[in-house]
Amino acid sequence: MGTRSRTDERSTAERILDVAEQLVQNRGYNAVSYADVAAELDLTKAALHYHFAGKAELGEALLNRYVTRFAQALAVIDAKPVDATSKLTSYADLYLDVLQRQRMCLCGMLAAEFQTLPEPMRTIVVRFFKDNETWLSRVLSQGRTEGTLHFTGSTREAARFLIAALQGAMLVARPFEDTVRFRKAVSSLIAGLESKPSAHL
Amino acid sequence: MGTRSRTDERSTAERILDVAEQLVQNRGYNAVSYADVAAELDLTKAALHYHFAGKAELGEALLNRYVTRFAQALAVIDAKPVDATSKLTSYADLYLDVLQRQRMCLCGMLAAEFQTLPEPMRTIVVRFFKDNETWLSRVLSQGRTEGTLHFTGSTREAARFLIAALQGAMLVARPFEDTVRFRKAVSSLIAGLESKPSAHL
DNA sequence: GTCTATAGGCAGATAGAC
DNA sequence: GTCTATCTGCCTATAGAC
Repeated sequence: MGTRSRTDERSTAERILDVAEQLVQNRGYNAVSYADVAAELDLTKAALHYHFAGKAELGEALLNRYVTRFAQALAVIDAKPVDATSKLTSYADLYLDVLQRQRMCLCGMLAAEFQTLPEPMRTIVVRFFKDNETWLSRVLSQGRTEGTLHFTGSTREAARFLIAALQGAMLVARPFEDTVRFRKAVSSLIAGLESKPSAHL
Repeated sequence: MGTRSRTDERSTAERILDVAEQLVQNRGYNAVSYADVAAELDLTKAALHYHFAGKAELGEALLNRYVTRFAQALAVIDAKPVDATSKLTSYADLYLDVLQRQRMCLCGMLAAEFQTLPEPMRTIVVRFFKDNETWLSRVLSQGRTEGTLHFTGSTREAARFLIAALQGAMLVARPFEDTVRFRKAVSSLIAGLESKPSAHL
């Protein structure tokens, strides 16, 4: 545990973020201490304070990196000229990857703990959701134009619904240690967007 | 703060549970201390230990009461001879009530913190979701029989999807302090069950 | 049933040597 | 950059008086 391999050339700051990220996504921000992170890296708490002044700064750095990476992943999806449905599937796969590594979405986790977060962290969590909303809105709009996706209401409303459903599916899947639950929820979600809604009367 | 009113005849144990419940649903289990609860009731930490041996026992008592109350609320819904759609609406209203009191569903919150919970609490959280699944499955089954609800896949799968979507909608609504988001998510959910799915080709 | 007092531990954080 | 040592404060928990 924590023994640095010869080929591990990431900076200490990066390795601290890696460990902290894993721990926070798994246990929550309030259940992770400097001691936990330091132990996993065979460092002392003081060494952590050298790289990140305090827990709030560590949390902020953690969030910024996560949000940036997520945005990059979305850019990769955008780069492929595919239909809206396969973009949505790729999007859901991002969440599935997180879940399969025994983690909750960092921002989903922090949304639960939101009331206890320092203001700078709150701002970033909110921005994450807004950015996801915006990206999904564009994909949904594309789908409507293509005629591949069908939904009532605004694209933004549908985007919000997608985010909520995915976050909730992750949240509930974890206590059951059941990624199948999550996959089925994704299938239901996408199926619901592919079929034309028709009034029942 | 904490001054007991003349007409407040709940037992101290109940009042402790009330305060602890509010705090945990708002901040999370790991962010609530005996001191927080005691302060709000003008009691000492030692007095709390008299009623609940430790934090794990308090958490367990909290959960048991919550699960029992939720089951009672579902029984009330079942008592009315109404169609499945209005049962679902009443079900969603239970969550809306929680959200409007600045809270997350207790078990949704604890699902996020699941990895840090003592085993007895974990068991109850899982049971909560299973019980909800079972109850919703029956309502969905009723709706299918009535011809008022339409969905593909098993009732259990649809029930799981509903729970995930509602929990996720609460989770995300809170950072935005926006109950409208939640209401719209509920509308989308129920609308999706009322319309007949039809292939788009 | 509630209190004071206190134990023992871990939290986040800092000073200063190397 | 990392260490040892230490600080202060809060945590859960207990003993024993009232």
